[in-house]
Amino acid sequence: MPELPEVEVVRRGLEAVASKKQIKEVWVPTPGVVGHPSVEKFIALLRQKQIISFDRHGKYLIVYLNNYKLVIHLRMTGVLTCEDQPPPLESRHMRMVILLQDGGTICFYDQRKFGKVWLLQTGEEDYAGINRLGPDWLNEANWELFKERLKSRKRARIKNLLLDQSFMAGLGNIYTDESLYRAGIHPSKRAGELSSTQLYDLYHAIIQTLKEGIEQGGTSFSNYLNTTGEEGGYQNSLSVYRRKGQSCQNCGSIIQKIILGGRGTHFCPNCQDSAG
DNA sequence: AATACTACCTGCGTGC
DNA sequence: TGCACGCAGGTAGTAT
Repeated sequence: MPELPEVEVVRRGLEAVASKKQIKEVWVPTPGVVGHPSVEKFIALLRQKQIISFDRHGKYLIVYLNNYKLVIHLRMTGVLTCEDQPPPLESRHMRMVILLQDGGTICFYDQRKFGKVWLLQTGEEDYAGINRLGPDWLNEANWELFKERLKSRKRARIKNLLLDQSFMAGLGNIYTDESLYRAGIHPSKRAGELSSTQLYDLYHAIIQTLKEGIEQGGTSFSNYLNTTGEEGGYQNSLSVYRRKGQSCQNCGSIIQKIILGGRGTHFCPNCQDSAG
C-alpha cells in the first residue's frame, strides 16, 4: 500500500526519467480513473503539455505543468512505471498511459480502481482534496508543529490520529504501526494520555521510520512496485506489521493484532505500554 | 468541531 | 474440484 515512502520513491523515479519531457498523447482505458475534469478535456488539455517537475504532499503525487498540475493518488494498489515502449492496450489493470515525445511512457496500473488522477488549472478549485491535508511528515513537519497540532486532538486514539491525513500527511497503516512500536507506545492510547517525552520519542520514531522506508525502496507486500517495476525492501525490516503470532525481536513476546480505526493494528504487548 | 465507523473495489487465502 | 466468504486499506461521506 503506497504510503509516504513509496510515493517518494516513485516521485524520484519519475523525476529521473520524465522531468522536462513533453507529453505527446494520453490513453485513458478506464474513464473512472479521472476525477476532474471530464475524460475528454483531461486528454485534450494534457496533450502537448511540458512536464516541469514532480512534487509530493503526503501520499499525493503532483506533476507540475505550465499553468496546470496533474495530481495522482495511488490509493492502495496503484503502480506508476516508466516504460520505454507503450504497453499493449489490453494490459491488465492499465488505467492511464502518458506517452512522451521521446518515445517513453508513464503508465498507471491499478488493480482495485481506487486510484485517481485530477488535472487542475492554477487557481482552480481543489477537486483533488490536497488542501485538506495537514503538513507533510517529511517536508513540513517539525517537533513544535506536531506538539501544537496535538493540542486540539487529545481525545483521539493515537493510531487513529496518525492515520488522519488532515492532522499530518503521509502515514498509512504500515508505517504507523512500525512508528508506534519504535516509540514504545500502545496504539490504543489517547493522544492526551501521552507524556511530553513519549510524544517527542514518537515524533522522532516517525521521521526515522519514514526515512528508513525510503532508503530501502519502500515496502512491497502484494502490489507496490517502483517506477522500474522492482519491489521495495522494507517488508524485510518490519518489526510488527503483519507479524501477528511471531515473537518480538526485542523481548520475545508474541506480537498481537487488534482492530483500530477499522484497520488491522499490530503491536508488542510488552514493549508498547498498555492502553489507559 | 472532533471522533469513529462504513462503503468503495478486486484478488487471494481459507474452509467446507 | 468448486465456491462462498473474509480480509487487505486510503479516503470520502455520514453519524454521533
